[in-house]
Amino acid sequence: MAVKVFIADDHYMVVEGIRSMLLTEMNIEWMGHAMNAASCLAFLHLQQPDVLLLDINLPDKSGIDLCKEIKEKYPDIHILGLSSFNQQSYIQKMIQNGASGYVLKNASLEEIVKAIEVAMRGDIFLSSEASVTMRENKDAQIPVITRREKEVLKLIAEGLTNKQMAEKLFISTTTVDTHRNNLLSKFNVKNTANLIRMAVQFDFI
Amino acid sequence: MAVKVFIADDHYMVVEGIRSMLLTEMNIEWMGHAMNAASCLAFLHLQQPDVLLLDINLPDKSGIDLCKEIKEKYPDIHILGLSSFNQQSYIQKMIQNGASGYVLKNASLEEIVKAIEVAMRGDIFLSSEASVTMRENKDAQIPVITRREKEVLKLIAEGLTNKQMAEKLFISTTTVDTHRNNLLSKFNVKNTANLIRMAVQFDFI
DNA sequence: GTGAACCTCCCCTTTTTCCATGATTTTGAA
DNA sequence: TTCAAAATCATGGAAAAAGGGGAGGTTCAC
Repeated sequence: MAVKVFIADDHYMVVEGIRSMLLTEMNIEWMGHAMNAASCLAFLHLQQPDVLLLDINLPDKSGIDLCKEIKEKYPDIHILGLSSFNQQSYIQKMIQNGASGYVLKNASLEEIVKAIEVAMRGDIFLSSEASVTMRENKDAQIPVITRREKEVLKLIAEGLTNKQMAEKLFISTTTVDTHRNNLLSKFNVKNTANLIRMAVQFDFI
Repeated sequence: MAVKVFIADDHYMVVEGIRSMLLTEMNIEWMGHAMNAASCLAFLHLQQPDVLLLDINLPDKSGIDLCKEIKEKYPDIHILGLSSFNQQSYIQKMIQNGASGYVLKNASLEEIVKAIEVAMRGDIFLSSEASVTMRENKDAQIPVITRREKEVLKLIAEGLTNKQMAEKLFISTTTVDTHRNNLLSKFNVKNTANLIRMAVQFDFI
């Protein structure tokens, strides 16, 4: 029985590349592709693949959120994250949301086939570079920040001062200052410059 | 006479995707691919394609710098930038460095073929989304910063204070302050947070 | 309903950044 | 060689952030 594979990625070349690579694999059945989250969901409503290759950067929805959504509706589908960004934050989030693994877009045919096999067995596959990233950065955890802190963080990135933020959020400047200091300690950084750089890296902005 | 095409991209899927797409085009001759700048240059030393599809994010060198280098050595090669980041800064830099155009990685077969044709005629091709980006952001120019300013910018992003930077660069803190203020005015921003965000966006960090 | 986490607020001090202005030396391209 | 840009340094003052401590009210899950 061939493994049914579907892919959701808005990069046509990536779709073509994977399709072209998987053509040679006899025990893999290519079901097609979707260029955005909406049409992916529409397809899944009609039929379900065994393995779904899911881009983390779809135009209409974050692949990370979509992953969670799909796993809730169709727990039997094995999802493999697909991305060119070798970033620990993404990897962790995808796995947390039920993905069976994570493949980088410079993966070879062997890696993809391996990932599909591993996912089908119910195990988790991380492409070599991705697993290196996870090991390297195991101490650089993604901070857990609150809703308010996230708001403040975004305003800081926009260049607002504590005073301006206070006016915008209808709170006192000292409160903003507290949130700000909490952000610094949660991100384990020394100043704003550092904070913003990390925030961008962790995709908070 | 078929157009000879070569590609430099470390994303195997992209390479496969484009190869697969161009297979159907009879007047295009696929010369092969390189996964990094070094092997790309080595190939060009032996033979030259008519059109070179060049990723802007090669592992060993920025495609933007590589573009300049290649155009100096082989002015007859038409270079098409290739990227998944629809960012004006990249587009402008590639064109400035002699590229004949810029294709996004979600381009269709038609777009790529068109880009190759336009490039062969000596004109410039921008994929539809890329040209929209250029028009939208025409007022958000990429600042031209000096070598020293770039150094300071990176150290700011790493969280160093003026004093620490001064020690590291063997200059006085007032000089660092001058560079810093120049950066702020060149980026047209009000504070560090803003600066870092823009710098990340413009790929200075 | 209890506790932990969150949000809110305040005070104080020190450090750092931001801003304006002006000047000398070095460097690199025309 | 010459001229502009870049890099260097300085003074002084205003504004903001960083760092520390303490504290009351709310919310939400167990």
